[in-house]
Amino acid sequence: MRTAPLAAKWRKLAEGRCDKKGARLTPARLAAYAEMLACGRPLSAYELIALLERRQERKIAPLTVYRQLDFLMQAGLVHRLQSTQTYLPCDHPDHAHESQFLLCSSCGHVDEVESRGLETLLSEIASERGFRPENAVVEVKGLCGSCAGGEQG
Amino acid sequence: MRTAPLAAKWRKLAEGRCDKKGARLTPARLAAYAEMLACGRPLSAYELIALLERRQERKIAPLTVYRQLDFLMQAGLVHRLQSTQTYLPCDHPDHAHESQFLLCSSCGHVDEVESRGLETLLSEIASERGFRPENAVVEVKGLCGSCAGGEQG
DNA sequence: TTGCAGAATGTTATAACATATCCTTATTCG
DNA sequence: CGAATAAGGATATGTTATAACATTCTGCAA
Repeated sequence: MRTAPLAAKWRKLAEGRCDKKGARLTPARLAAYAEMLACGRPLSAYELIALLERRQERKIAPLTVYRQLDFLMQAGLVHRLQSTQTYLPCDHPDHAHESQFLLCSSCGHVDEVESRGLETLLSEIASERGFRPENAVVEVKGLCGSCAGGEQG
Repeated sequence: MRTAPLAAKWRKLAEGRCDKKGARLTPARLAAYAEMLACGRPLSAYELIALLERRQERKIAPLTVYRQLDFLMQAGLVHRLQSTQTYLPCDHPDHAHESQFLLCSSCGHVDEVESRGLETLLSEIASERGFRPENAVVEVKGLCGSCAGGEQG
């Protein structure tokens, strides 16, 4: 299967993750992952379909790609941005984690951050209210350093 | 226009908010707001359409309701939950604010909270990275007190 | 090597969420 | 009143996601 170039680092990572869970990293799944990494920005599912179709020179149904995305998210290799309905490869995939995201509304760049402090605070806020958190969506929209650079706000 | 019952408190609030901005709180907009308050849980746009159609005994186009939702969000009377693509009336609408949400995955209840501490921490995290935040989506999924009650986790 | 079981993928259709365009109606204000 | 503008409606379409069911692939065991 025709696949976007994929650095050995990422391939190893993906294989490791899947092996550990007994999950099958098939060529199609790897192709989707490679395409997302090659792109370098968050993609909508349908953008990803278009890229894969172009590369593989055939039609791909939405459901196929949604299943691949689900698989990759389960494996911890991909995140979904709730506020933009897009998907992007995980930036710190060497360990399981919750992430928070800084989304630049100007250039579209996304910075994935991981703040234990924030997670702790969220837990505290939740438990004060008797709420038992399972997972947290934290997505901050704004201007990244480059785009804000030089301006006064 | 046939409208869901609307406590004077909420009507006053909505009128006050709109007057202050020179925005027009039309009957249709008020009807949408009243319906959301009467419902007591987050609604998808299409659920809201169905409720309004039932009450008003006529067809309402999606765009109509999306415009009303946009208006109500501008006015600070309604929030959108990004992780479920639903809308709910603001719970502390007496002042402008950012909110965070605790969404119960069992009963669907949503608790709107407002933590200055969290906002501060988010700002710090952002500025450490040269990021200038504009707004933040914080939505925690889990079990509310009632649903978690008695269980051990 | 054949047959089987289960996982993965493909096909077709449709549900759910959201916006575009263009036109009509209502409100405001001179 | 009448023009300007805001709001609402009709129709169509775009975008995101899932359902239902058939087919193919993989690993395994007789």
